[in-house]
Amino acid sequence: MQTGIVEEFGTAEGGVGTAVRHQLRIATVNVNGIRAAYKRGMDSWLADRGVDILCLQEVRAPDAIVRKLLGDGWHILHAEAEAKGRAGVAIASRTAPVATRDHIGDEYFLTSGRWVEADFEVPDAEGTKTLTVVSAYVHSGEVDTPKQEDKYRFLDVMTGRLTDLRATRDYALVVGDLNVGHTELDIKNWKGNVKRAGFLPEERAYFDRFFGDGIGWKDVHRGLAGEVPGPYTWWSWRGQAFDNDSGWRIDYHMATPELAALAGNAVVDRAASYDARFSDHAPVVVDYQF
Amino acid sequence: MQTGIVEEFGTAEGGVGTAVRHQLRIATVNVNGIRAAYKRGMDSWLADRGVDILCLQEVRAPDAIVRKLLGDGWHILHAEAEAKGRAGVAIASRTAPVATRDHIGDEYFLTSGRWVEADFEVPDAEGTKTLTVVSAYVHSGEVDTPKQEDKYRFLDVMTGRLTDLRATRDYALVVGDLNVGHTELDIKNWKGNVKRAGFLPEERAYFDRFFGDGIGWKDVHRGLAGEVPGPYTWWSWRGQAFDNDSGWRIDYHMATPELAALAGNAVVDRAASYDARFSDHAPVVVDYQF
DNA sequence: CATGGTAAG
DNA sequence: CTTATCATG
Repeated sequence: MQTGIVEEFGTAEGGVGTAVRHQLRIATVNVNGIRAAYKRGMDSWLADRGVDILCLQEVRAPDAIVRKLLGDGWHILHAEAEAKGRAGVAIASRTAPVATRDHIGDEYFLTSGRWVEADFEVPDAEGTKTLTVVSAYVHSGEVDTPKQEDKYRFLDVMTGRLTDLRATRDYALVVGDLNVGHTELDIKNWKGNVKRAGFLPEERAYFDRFFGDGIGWKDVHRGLAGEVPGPYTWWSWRGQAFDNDSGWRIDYHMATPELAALAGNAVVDRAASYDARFSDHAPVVVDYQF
Repeated sequence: MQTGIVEEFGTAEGGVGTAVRHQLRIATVNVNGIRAAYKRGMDSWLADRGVDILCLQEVRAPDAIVRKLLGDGWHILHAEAEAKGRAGVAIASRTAPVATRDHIGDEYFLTSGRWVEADFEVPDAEGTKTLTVVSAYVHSGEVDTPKQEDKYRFLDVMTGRLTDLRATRDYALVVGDLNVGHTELDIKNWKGNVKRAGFLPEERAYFDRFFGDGIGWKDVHRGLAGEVPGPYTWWSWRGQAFDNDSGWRIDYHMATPELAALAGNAVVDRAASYDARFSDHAPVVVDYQF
C-alpha cells in the first residue's frame, strides 16, 4: 500500500474535509519459473516498481524457495501444483489479506496450482469494502489432445466463479495468464493462429461471455488502451519474436465494472528499461485508486 | 599420421639405409557430452594438439551430431548407447582403420556404448603390423546398487578381452575412462575413498591382474611418469576440486609391453594453456613411435 | 527456445 | 555441480 494521496472532497454533510485516498498498484506476471526469473533480474524489477500486490503464475518452485526469493515484507499466498516444477500461482501482498482461497471447482483442479484468491479490505466512501484479487493460470492447451479438454473444463469452472464473484462483490479482480487472446487486436499474427490453441473461436467465445453483458467483467487494459493492436504480454523465446514484437496479449486484468472505473496507468513492462527479459511474459501493472 | 621422421638405421644386410619412422599421437578424453565440450572450446584444443587418433568416452550425442562437430578429415567409429544421451564411445582417426568392432561380451553389453575397437596398420621392422586401439568406458559404479554389479560384470568381460588381445597382438592399446584408481598414487585423497566406487579393493584387484604378469599389460603413463602421485585426469565439478588438484587418475593408456616400449611424451592436458576446462576429465595424450 | 525434474556422472 | 532427456509451455 503506497502512502496515501491526500485530497479534498465534499462531505455528505456538504462541508469540506480531507481524506486519504489509497492507491493499490497491482502487477501480474507469469514468471515461467521464479528461480530462472530471479537469475535474470526479476529482483531489480520488483525493487523498482513499487508494487503493492504481486500476482504470479508458473511459479514452478517449492514454497520455501518462493519465500526465500521474495524476501521479507510480503504476505505470500502460494498454491503449488501437485506435480513438482509445474504451474503454481501466488499472491504476494504488502498488507495481509483478510481471507484466502486456493482453488476453484471440484477435486479435479484441487491441486493444479492454477487459481488463488485473496480478500483485502479497501477504503470506500461508506467505510471499507472487500476487494477480491485472483491470480489465475489457465491451461495453455493443445488442439486435439486431452490438454485442450482440461482447458475447456477449467474455463467452464472459471465461468461459474466469475459469475459468483460478479454477483457478490463490487470490487473483484482476476489477473493472470489466461492463455487466450480475445480479439484480433490481441495477437500480432492472428490470421496464422485461428486454428491454434490460444486463439480458437471456441476459446474466444468464453471471453466474449466474460466481457459481455451477462457476466459483465471489464478488460481493464483494453479499456484504458483503446481499440489498438496489443499491447502484447507474451512472446515466444524462438527466433526474433520479442524484438519484432510478434506477441500475444494473454495476460489480463479482468475487473468488475466498479473496480475497472478506478483503474489507471496500465503498463506492460516490456523490459526495455530493465537489464533483461526475465520471463517470456512481461508484467502487466495497473494502479487502482480507491 | 604425422609427417614421418627420417632417421638412419642399420639394415638387416648390415648396410646403412633411410627409413620413415611413424609417430602416432593418441589421445583419450571423456568429453562428458561432446556438445557441451565443444561449447567450452574443445575445438580449439583439438585444432592445436595434432592428434592422430582421438578416443572419446561419454559422447552422449547422436552420431550425426558427432560427425558435424568433429568436421571433415576424420574417420569416425562411434558406438552409441541404446539409452539416448548416455555413455557412447568413439574413435576418430586421420587414417582409416582396416577393421572395427563395437562391443565386447554377449548381448548384455551389446548396446551399452562402452567399447569400440579399431585396427590400424602400422610400420614395423618386418613390414607392417596391426595396431588395435580400443576406446573404453567402464561403468562408474555405486556401492550396494545394481550399477556396481554391472561394473564387475563389465570388468569380467574386459578381463577376457584383454587376455585375448594380449595373446593375439604385439600392438594393442586400450584407452579410456576405466573408472578405477589402481593404486594409492592415483587418488589425491585415497584414504577417504577406500569404501567408494572407483577405489574399492575388489575393483583395484582387477587392475592388479590387468597389469600383473598373468595378463601382462602396461600402464603407460605410470611407466613414463614414475611412482609419483597423479597425474590426475578427473576432478569433480563441485567445490574447488580442480583448482586444488584434488583429482583421480582413472583415464588410462593400457598397452601391450611391445607397444608400451614405443610410448613417450605422455601428458595430461589439464587445460592450463587452453581457454577453459571443456570436461570434468582432462585428455591424456601419448605419442607412439613406430 | 526456455523451464524444472530426473537419472546419471 | 554438470550432463542430456523429458514433458510442458
